[in-house]
Amino acid sequence: MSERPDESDEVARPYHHGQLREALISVSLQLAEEGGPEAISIREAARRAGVAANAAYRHFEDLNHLRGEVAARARAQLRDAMQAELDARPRRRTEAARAKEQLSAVGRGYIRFALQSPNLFRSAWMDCSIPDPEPSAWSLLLEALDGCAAAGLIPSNEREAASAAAWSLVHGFAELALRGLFGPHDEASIDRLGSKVLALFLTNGTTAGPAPRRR
Amino acid sequence: MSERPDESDEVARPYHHGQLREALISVSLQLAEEGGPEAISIREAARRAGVAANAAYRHFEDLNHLRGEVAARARAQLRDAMQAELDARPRRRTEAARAKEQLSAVGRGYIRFALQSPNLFRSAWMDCSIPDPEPSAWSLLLEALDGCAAAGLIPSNEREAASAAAWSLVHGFAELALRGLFGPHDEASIDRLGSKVLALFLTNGTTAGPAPRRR
DNA sequence: GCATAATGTGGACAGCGTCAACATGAGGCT
DNA sequence: AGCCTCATGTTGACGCTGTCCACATTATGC
Repeated sequence: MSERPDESDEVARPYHHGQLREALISVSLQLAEEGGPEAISIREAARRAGVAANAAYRHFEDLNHLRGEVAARARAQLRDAMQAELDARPRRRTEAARAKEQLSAVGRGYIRFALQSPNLFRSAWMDCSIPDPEPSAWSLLLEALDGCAAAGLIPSNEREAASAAAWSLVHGFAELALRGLFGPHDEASIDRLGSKVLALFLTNGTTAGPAPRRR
Repeated sequence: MSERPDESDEVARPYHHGQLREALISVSLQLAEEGGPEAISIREAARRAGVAANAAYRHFEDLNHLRGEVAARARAQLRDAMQAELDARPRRRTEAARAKEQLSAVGRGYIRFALQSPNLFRSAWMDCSIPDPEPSAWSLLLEALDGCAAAGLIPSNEREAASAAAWSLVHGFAELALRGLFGPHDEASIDRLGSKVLALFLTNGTTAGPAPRRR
């Protein structure tokens, strides 16, 4: 009873938030992390940003546009995960081995991000066409494929198909794995399966020669 | 004003619908076809079935269970599309060629269904674990892979990875193509790209020998 | 310093999923 | 037959959502 609203311990928030757009996006990103893409809600985001629901409409045309922005952020995180895997990859001696390692790292990053942050990964593919912050996630993939092409691992006339295939493979694997469609697997064995799938693509899909004899 | 409710041209619907569960599912399937998975709604389904919204709760625990049922139907249609492609495939002479053709037909069916019925395809993967009516969509894929393994196209110790890869590839391709992530392509050129991707997997991913020389 | 645009607030509306209470009628038991 | 019971359908309500409108407040350009 001693405190009047204006001098309570709450910092007196100014009428104008100042960073509302950013705040809404980052709070919505949290919502997505916690509950998946459907958990993003204008009202809840505004609530968490400490602002009336309708304030959001000064910054986003509607819910879908907010979602689109969140999706772009999620894709940026995906790219970062891929880049991290790239940075951590072992260095190879031959150009061909380097190219393979690069492609493999990109794929690993993609799959691991999906498995470690399923909600973010699913959020990354919501519609609403907002351009990715460069470098985009799959510019990394395209670079890796360029490397393979340069190393002669992919016939250049197959480049489009090969990149579509590579991307499809990792994306499909990620989707199916996180829906549990590969059966009851613990995290580690899914990761192993992912590596096997990648290896299969890398040894067979990118070499024209006979498969290396195993063991 | 001449017609009292009971004798209007409407057939006097009995109080009990009799087939409500079925009706709700098939109406919801229509909703999914028209507007995608999110368009499924208990209230709208009940409305179209000519029944009060809450009647649905006598047949489905909640919205997700209805969605799950719809997803199962959608997957059944996916399977039918794959089977149709299987039935229409050209017959080959050698076992190996037959196995390849089988796998290819399965993949074609998968991808074509996704492209021709995007809303249904997306609806097929809603959560809620309701078992597929047999034969399930990917039992067809597994059969095809068994064929390849039997023909010696896949080392048997790679079978799990190979099936995961095959499924991932077609699924990922379908998803990405559907979202337009392969760039601005008309339907025909996407179909061509899909065939190329499949061919790439079939020639490189399932044969240990050198790639066949082209033309 | 003031007009004006940008930004935030409050109230309202319709639609949604879901719950509880009640109505109807089909089927089994005597 | 008649009754009882239970499955099924209805009505009304609640709280949530996205979104529109009118209004309040503050920052900005002249």
